[in-house]
Formats: sequence, structure tokens, C-alpha cells
Amino acid sequence: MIKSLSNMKNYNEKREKCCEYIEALEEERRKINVFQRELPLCLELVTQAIEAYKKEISGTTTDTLYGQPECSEQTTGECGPVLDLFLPIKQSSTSTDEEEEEEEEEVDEDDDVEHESHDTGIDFVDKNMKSEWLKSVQLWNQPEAVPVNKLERSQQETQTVVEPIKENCNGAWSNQPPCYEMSNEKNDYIMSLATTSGGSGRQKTEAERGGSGGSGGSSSGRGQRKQRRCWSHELHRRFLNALKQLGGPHVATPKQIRELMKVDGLTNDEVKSHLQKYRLHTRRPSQTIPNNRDSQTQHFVVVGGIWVPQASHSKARAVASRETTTGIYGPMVSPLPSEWPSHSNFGREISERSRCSSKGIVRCSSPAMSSSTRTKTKDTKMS
DNA sequence: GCTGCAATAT
DNA sequence: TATATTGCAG
Repeated sequence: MIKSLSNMKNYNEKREKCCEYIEALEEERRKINVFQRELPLCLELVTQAIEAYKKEISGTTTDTLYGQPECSEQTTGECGPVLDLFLPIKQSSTSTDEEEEEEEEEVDEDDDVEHESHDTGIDFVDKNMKSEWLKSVQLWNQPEAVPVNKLERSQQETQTVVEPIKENCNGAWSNQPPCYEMSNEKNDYIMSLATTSGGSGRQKTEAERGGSGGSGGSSSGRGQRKQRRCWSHELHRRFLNALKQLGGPHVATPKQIRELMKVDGLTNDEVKSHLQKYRLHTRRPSQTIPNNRDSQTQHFVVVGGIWVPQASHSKARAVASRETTTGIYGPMVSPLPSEWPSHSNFGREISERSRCSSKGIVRCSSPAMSSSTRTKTKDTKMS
């Protein structure tokens, strides 16, 4: 009798606790919901946790509760790991910054959980969703949402995207909030990530952009380095577009490209830098991709001096995507053929290019020549 | 001022 | 290591 009474009491306590957890989790879910695209896994996990608790509370699990000493607090039940994951969040969910940090950490924790909880019920969730999550991370780096600054409206052609964007590339947060259209919440989120992640933290948005001269020199010491411009896919797409129009990377000049890109705040320097890199990528034969480059070589064509995968050749795309997996050099899902040129084809590209010297401009076939060759070229130009 | 390359920073 | 910025020379 006494035993059953104490059991009853115990049950009530647990029930109460579960309710608390559920509330907390639901609150958490609401927050995560804002980032459901970025944190699908989190959302899913929280949802599952909530469901688990609800089950527990509901009659079906009553006996289990009676029978089992501690469900919620232990990692034995299916809810255990979930709780472990999410309880900390609740604790510090007062400030948004903290919260966002937490969410980021969760991501990491997810991995841990995956390793540690193989015997738990929640394991499969992680396993199955891992890829999803990774996909989502990729998305995060991709610009389905246009990060481009105040792109002139007319050019918003393909994208009806007003969707807020995250402009995250390789940990470097792209610049100036004013230039990017983001929802406030996400913007905050991103900004907080930006400040949290990079210990030294990116300095505030620099004012200029468009006037590279002037040594920034805002706050700390002299010559504060300009904030890195992150070349989103969209930007890169425009870049390529411009290249195409101008007749290829080796004909186009930074200024022309910039003008064609029509991106607010984009500087010549930035374009120049990007162009340089682009040319380098164009030139440098990549030895790091061992597998069937041969087949790949056949699937690229030169269009306006730009190497693009031959239309309809998904294989080529696949290879290309294997070739470069990060950042904008990675696979780009875009209406335009915008991959970096295939290195293995560069020779062909060169010959093509030298053949099609529009504008009568004949440049050195090698885009990025050594300084020695460079002087030579300049001499050639002179004469 | 524009351009390209190399060095340097992140 | 990849990518962006800066410096310098032509």
C-alpha cells in the first residue's frame, strides 16, 4: 500500500517534470522553427523529444513509469539522450545570443550523439538525418537566396527570392548587413554566429567598399584589413555572366566585369582578386583528382572563353562537383553553367581562346603567367 | 587609374 | 588548404 502510494507520488512528480520538459522543449522548438531549414535535425529531434514525453505522460506509459525508476533523467529510455541534448538549451535560453550559440553547439553535439548513442532509440534519427543535415549545411553555403547586395532589381530575374539569406562562406561572414537582405531573425542569428565563431571576430562592417583606397583604418590600428567579401554563388554567377559577355576571363578586365555585374559595393579590387583566382583555377591543372578525368574532359566546352560543362552532362557536373566541394568553387546549382573551368581542359581552352581573339586582343595564352613572362607580355603589348 | 601578379592574411 | 585582401610594378 505504502509502496503504491509512494509510487503514485513518484509518478506525479515525474509527470510534472515531463510537463516541464515538454514546455521547455516546445519553447525550444518554436525558436528552432525559425531556422528550420538550417536546423532541420534539431527541429526533428526536439519534436521527437516532445513526442516521447507526451507519450510518457499519456496513459500508455504510465505503467512504465511505475515500473521504471527514472525515465527522464537517465539515458536509458528513448527520451534520455534527447533530454541530455536539449536540457542545456533550456537553461540558457534567455538571451538570444546564447541560444544561438547553443543551437550551433547542438549541431556538434549531434555528431557526438551519433557516436555515443548507438544503443538508444534516437540513434536512427541521427543516422538517417545525417545526410539531410549535411545537405542542409551545404544549402547554407549556397545562395538559393540571393546574398548579393542591392542587386539592381531588374537582375533579380530568375529568383523570386526575397528569402532571407545566409551568406556564409568558409566561416568568413560576408559583409555589411545593410547590403544583404536578410530577415532580422536570421540576420541576428548569423551575426551572432559571426561574432561567436571567430574568436578574433570580424571587425565591424567597414564603411567603404567601392573605394578600396584609404586604408580602412576605422578602429584598431592602421590598415585594418578589409572585411572579406564572400563570393556567393549568386555573385559568382554574375561574375561568370559578365565574363561570358566580355569574352572570357582573359579578355575581361576587372573594371568591365564589375560594371557588368552591377553589384552594389563591389570593388574593382574584389573583382580583380576573384578574377585572378578564377584564372588561376583555370590554368592550374589539378592533379588531385585521380579518377576519370578523361571522361570529364570530354564533357566541357568553351563558351565565350569560359569552360562550362556540356549541357545535359550530369556526369561532368558530378565530376566537377567532386572536384571542388567547398565554397563557390563547389558544385553550383544554378541556371547557368557556372562551374570553374576544368583544369584538365585548360590546354584546350587556351588554344580555343587564342583562336578567338575577339576585339583583336591577343593575350598571352597563359592567363596567369609568371612575373617573368608577364614582363615579356607587357613588352609585347607595348610593341 | 587600371591591371596583373605575388605576398600575405584569414 | 582555399579564398580574400593588399602591395607593388608596369
